[in-house]
Amino acid sequence: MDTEDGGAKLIDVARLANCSPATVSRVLNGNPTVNETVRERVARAARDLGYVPNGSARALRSTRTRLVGAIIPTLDHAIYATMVDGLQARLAEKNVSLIINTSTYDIDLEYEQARLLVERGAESIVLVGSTHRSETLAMLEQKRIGYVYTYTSRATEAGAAVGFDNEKAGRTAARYLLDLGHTRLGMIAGITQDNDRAAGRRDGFLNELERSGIDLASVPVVEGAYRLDDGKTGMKRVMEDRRRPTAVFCGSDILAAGAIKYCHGAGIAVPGEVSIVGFDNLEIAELTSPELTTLEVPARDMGRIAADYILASPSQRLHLRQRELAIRLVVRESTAVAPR
Amino acid sequence: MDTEDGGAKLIDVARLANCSPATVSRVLNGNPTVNETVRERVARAARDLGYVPNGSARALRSTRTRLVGAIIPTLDHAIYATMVDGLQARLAEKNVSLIINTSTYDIDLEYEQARLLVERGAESIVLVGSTHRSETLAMLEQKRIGYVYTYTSRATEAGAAVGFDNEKAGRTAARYLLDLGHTRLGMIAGITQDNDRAAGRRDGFLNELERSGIDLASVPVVEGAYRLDDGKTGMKRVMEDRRRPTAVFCGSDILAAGAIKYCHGAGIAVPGEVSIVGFDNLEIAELTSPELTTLEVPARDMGRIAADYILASPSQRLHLRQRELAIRLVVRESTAVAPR
DNA sequence: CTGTTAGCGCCTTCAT
DNA sequence: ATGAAGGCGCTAACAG
Repeated sequence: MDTEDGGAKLIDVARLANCSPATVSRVLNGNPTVNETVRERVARAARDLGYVPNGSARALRSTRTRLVGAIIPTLDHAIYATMVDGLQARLAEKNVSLIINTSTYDIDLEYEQARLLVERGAESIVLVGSTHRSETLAMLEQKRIGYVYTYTSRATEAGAAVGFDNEKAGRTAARYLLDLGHTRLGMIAGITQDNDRAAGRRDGFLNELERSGIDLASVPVVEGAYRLDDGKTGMKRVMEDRRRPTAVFCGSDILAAGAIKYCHGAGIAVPGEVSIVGFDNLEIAELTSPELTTLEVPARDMGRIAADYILASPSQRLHLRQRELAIRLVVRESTAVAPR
Repeated sequence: MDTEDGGAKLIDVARLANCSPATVSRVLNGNPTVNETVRERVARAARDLGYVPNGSARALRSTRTRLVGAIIPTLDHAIYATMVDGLQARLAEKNVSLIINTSTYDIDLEYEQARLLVERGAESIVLVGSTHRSETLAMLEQKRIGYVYTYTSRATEAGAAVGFDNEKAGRTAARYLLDLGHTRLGMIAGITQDNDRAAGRRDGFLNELERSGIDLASVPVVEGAYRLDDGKTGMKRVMEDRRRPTAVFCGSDILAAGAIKYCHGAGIAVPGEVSIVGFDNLEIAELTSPELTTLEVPARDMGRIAADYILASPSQRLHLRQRELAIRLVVRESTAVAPR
């Protein structure tokens, strides 16, 4: 008969265990003030009934959802997937679930998704970068929902940030190439529109060049989406500049890999004729020929540390509000001293 | 004064719009039986108050959560990340949220996570492969939660499947290499423990060889995790076999990329001395030198189609229960006819 | 240590 | 076309 649709509920467990619903609730929530024998009876009853708590009811009553949201540009880029992997793993250890949304780099879509996450009861939200619609932040702040920026170290008044300084990273790349004696440089940046990270890297790179007395008007800079093809066509354009550069900084390893591929096809020696520096240190950096010199981004760590922030108590959070992680230059084979 | 903690609720909207909560609810849910002017008044009031519905209350009352869960081995492998990307994108179009959990290829952990998802009210669950604990499936079936297998085409009685036939894929790889005249073959498979996909590919490969009269005792088969390093060491072991193969099938592009790298280091020509076939057709397949011949897996499509199944009505679902997608051999440069 | 009571915020009959 | 009332399943006081 009573096959039931959803299954047993708390009160059924209480009946079977011969106690009050309150006691069952206490056992379920690990409240230690319950007699050992009762606790066991309840646990047994719950098991026998295949009882699974109703999270919605629980959330409604307790105003704790144990739900966290993340809005990232895409999962199709290893740099974000890895970050999310770290985030999820750490949250899961504490029985916190992660809802993921992809914004495809669109901050309007991001707003819609943030709204949905708020509606779902997300207690914290992980965002990428520091460029967001003001409505998004206003909503989160109004609802008292904590948020964490990643891939940037610039926190806001209300939010936290765990990441790195993209501007500094760009300068590091420039410094490295300058020190190799390069004076004709170029860059294939990511799309900088609404993307503070791509813009930061580019600006840092150019600023450092300028500080070294290089005329920026002579530095070809193109933008491309993070795809192999855009790396190829980007490199083509950069290399066709009337002052062909001897060193090119790419806003991501994918772009750099595409750039190298273009050089292969065009018969341009890397690093003989042109040095190439990537960004991210993905697995692919070891697959190109020559292997790629690149800047390593601590993707997984960012996810983990963002999780730590989220899981921390309000008082602990203060210490964790702004975490700048180190960027490391990984020198491989795609860079060399300037020719001649 | 009343800064409120969470913010306005439905009844506040009702008061401001001068109508009953029931009417507000109707407007929110797109019930068409509401007068146009009232509808607008309500919408306006909601906007002015920054009202966001409480999903938990809604779910509790309506028993519809619009939440879907996915349990995948890891997001650190593009093949899964891309699938999830497709899944999420499609679900989001219909305002369905996706909770992601990673099982690290551990079916016990997978069970725990499935439990958590059930608790959260997931209405459907996406799983990878067809190897799962019976308790996991029993729980889902008991709770009447639909589930979809991916990366396999073998559906169960109660669940659906969208994917491909791994055994057939393995046979395809074997057939291709045999047709090139290879008679000494080897394989670097993924870890087959609790992994029907890795096992299926291996079995299909070996079965086809055996059918062609090849003595399986002479076919070196090693297993490795999906990492570059395991590809390298795997290839080393395979190539040190007393009957060094002239063709090696790898259970993933990552393994194949590692295998190629090993060959570079060991001075073994690819495909001159040994042909290498990968699996997945990731972006990296175009980055190796030589570029990788591989089998293309429709990762994004699987995600999208799984979403379509989930979003479909029960009656539509019948038609979608079992979807076998095609696997395509992508021939590049890492394979050639058998030497001599 | 355990039970009783009273909602959390919303949707859904049932009236009107 | 709209309103009134009840309760979804659980937990947080408060008693006892």
